[in-house]
Amino acid sequence: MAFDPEKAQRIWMTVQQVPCGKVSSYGFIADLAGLPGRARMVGKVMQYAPEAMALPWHRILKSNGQIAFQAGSESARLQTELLRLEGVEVINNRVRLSRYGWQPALGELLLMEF
DNA sequence: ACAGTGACAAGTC
DNA sequence: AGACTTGCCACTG
Repeated sequence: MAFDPEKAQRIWMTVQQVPCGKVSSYGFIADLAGLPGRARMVGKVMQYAPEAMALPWHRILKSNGQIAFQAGSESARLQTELLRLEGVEVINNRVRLSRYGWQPALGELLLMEF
């Protein structure tokens, strides 16, 4: 693996925190993982995520709520389906962050501190 | 070393 | 609501 395994670990762990029925963004995950401004790295690292980890990758969207994959692609179609199964409305390839965006409580943030 | 690309983001117009 | 620009950083040729 070419990437830094420690950073990847933090990113994956952070993604795991996103609860079912809620969504988050690449930039936000990067921030929580202690990598502000590195949204692109989040997407890169997600590609290498082990299948066994069962990462909720479908809960991660662009900062504007849109699905990151090319509209109409197989991945995008699967992502919208997974989201709808969790009760998240996906209209025209995007989600209303004002409604489904994940707002982690202070306690949750402190909990992942180690 | 260097330029192009990408599961991104924020600012400007 | 677009389109364009800059800032990011890892990866690839």
